[in-house]
Amino acid sequence: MADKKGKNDGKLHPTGEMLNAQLLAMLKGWSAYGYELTQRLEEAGLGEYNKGSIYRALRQMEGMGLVDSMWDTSADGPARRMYSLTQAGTLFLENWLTMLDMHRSMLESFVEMGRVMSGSTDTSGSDEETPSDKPGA
Amino acid sequence: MADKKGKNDGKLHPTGEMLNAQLLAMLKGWSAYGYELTQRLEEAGLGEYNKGSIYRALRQMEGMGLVDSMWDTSADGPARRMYSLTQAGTLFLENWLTMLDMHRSMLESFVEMGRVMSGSTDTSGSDEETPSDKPGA
DNA sequence: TCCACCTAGGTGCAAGTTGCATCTATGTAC
DNA sequence: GTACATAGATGCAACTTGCACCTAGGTGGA
Repeated sequence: MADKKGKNDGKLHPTGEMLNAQLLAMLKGWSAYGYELTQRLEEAGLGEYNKGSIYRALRQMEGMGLVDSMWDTSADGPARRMYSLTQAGTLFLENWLTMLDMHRSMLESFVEMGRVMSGSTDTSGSDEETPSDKPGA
Repeated sequence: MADKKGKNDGKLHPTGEMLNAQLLAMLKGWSAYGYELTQRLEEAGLGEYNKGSIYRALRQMEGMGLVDSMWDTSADGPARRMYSLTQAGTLFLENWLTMLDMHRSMLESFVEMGRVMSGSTDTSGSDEETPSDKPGA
């Protein structure tokens, strides 16, 4: 029984919201267009994102008000849809970073302490269950 | 214009792999069963995960070899499926933490770059037109 | 006895998301 | 006019998720 139909090949790939965060971060201070962002992600070693997802993420974030866009026809070649960060987008990014930190420290506290009793020390009389705990695996 | 067709209500919710990481972290050092994990997540302020997703995540991670399970009938009430971390699961957790760090520092470096170029005055005037085009690349 | 309720795990479905391939269109080089 | 690079977008199949609902063991009360 190794794997029946795991979605996962063992590789860790970032999730959709991570892509959103990356894109927003790349738009911090500059505007840029999708194709460019695609390439920069690849340069940054984040080639695991594919074009389709990136374009869709941008359009979706525009729908959410996190970025603005307008057509740029000033350059040669096909028109470019230039994106720029909105205030909502900036806020989103900040919240994302905060959330990442919380996630991380939560993981660390679980890992380090093994078990976390989040504030509420209400274990009281109902003892610890002490299921078949198996420390050390 | 909060959202027109956005999948998002403005709330940031963790993604599937974050749930996996949380579960693995909670299994570090002890075994536990799904119902228990559900409750502990809620206690830890992570009530955004739902029961169905948690049970499915556990089964899926079992398929991936990240956790082991066995039925525990020693307690009163319905049998419990006890999960414990495998070595692969431990490794996965470590990789996840590494990846989180990379993601975070990547975001910060992009944000930092943007701040440097835009002078950090966030005035966000209607015009102001986002500065330039290409950073280093 | 029957019923309500709690624990514990699980499933079906609709909706959403993603990767992949493919498509449009513009401009340049030959 | 053909090939190629840039630029953006979409159709489809596969997968994931939230929600509601279901099974099932056990306890306690009317």
